[in-house]
Amino acid sequence: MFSIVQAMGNPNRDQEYLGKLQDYYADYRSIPSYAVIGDMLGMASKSAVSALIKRLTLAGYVEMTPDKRLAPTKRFFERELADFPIPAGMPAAANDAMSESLTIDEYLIPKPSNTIMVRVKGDSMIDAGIHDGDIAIVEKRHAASVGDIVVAVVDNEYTLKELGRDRQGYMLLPHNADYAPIRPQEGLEIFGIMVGLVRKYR
Amino acid sequence: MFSIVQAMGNPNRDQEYLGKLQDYYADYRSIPSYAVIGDMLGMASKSAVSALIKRLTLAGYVEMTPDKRLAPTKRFFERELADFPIPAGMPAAANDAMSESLTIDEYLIPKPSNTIMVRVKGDSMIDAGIHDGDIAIVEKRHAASVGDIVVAVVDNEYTLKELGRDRQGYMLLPHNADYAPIRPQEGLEIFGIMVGLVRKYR
DNA sequence: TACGATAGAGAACATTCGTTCCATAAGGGT
DNA sequence: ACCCTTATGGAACGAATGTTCTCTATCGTA
Repeated sequence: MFSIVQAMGNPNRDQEYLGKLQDYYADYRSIPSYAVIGDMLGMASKSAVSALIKRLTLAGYVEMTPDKRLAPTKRFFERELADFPIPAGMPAAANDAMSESLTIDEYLIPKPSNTIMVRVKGDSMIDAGIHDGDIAIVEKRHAASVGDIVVAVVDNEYTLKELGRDRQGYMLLPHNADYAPIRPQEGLEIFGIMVGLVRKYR
Repeated sequence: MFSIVQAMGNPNRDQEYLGKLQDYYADYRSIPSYAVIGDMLGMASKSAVSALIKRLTLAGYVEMTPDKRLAPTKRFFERELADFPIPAGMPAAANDAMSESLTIDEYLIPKPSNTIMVRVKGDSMIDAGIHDGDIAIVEKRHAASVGDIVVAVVDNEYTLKELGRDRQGYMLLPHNADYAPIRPQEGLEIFGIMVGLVRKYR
């Protein structure tokens, strides 16, 4: 077998180097020259950097563009997803058994072309863990099932609610005791269904 | 006055050039050399490219990294963000939500090498809108402030709680009436602080 | 402890980089 | 039609790039 980890000579060291490269790229959206990389990583020679880049290329973290410029690959942006409890050793150990790699975008947005993000306003869904200021990932479509959290058009306004139904027909259910269910007068237009949530702290 | 548009000599032309650069960057996550850019845009001389880059820099679409490497700015990605087909009435909210970021990863993870994702177990934080199965974005560090939601080590186990404090010292506050605050016996080890949350429906 | 593999230092090298200067073509505005 | 600004072509140049080679230090393993 030939795993990613094995492709990198000294996993720990290279993982650390990769981390610094990722941080730099996060700041500047560009990969610096070998000289600068060496400087950044504490290497005194470009040949060491050259070797490192070869290893990272083999491992699939970076690649050459058709113009022979160094560029990050998809894997460059992936993160480890660990389950509780976190193993004692920690620093993002590449343990395939209990962790998988993915980017958040990939995880939440399977169909980019008809997915939009909407900032949530108000507390009407707070009991569903959807807070004011959160970002809802919404997949646009006109059909929804009972129980889905949907973005619907009511009275020319967009609202985020759970789609409910009883003998009298469809309705929109807030998740907050202070709000009452909404029974649309003249039909209910579904704009899309909520497929994900993103919240940022601080 | 001095507007962005005025900063670009021939707006239409430069806009077209910018578009091609954006397309290239979308493909390879890297900006090619002046020679290649010229080739790509149908320019025969690098001096023309040099001038173009000066204009784009002035207009705020690209910039030089501290290492004098060309890199896209936030504004460089404007098009893709503005492209969201936002229906009338669906306020700029969608834009404003992440206006400064191209991807959710970028939005939530400023320090990739320091950040891990952990799947939340249990509902001890459910009143803070953190549910079982959600993914917590955790920035690793040992210092935290009261009020932060932290991943702490208690009895050799990792927990996610709010960091609290009273006269008797620090403690960990669940957000669920069924759970009691935790007062660590022998010191409190902070593993990291929660900086983001990601949830996927269905 | 000795061995083998490998990361890294250091220097030399051809290539490519982006800048700069000047000349020319193309528009836009009066 | 004129001028004046500006985009582009073309060539020359010094600086910086990444590769390659040899040599040394380090670390894991037998």
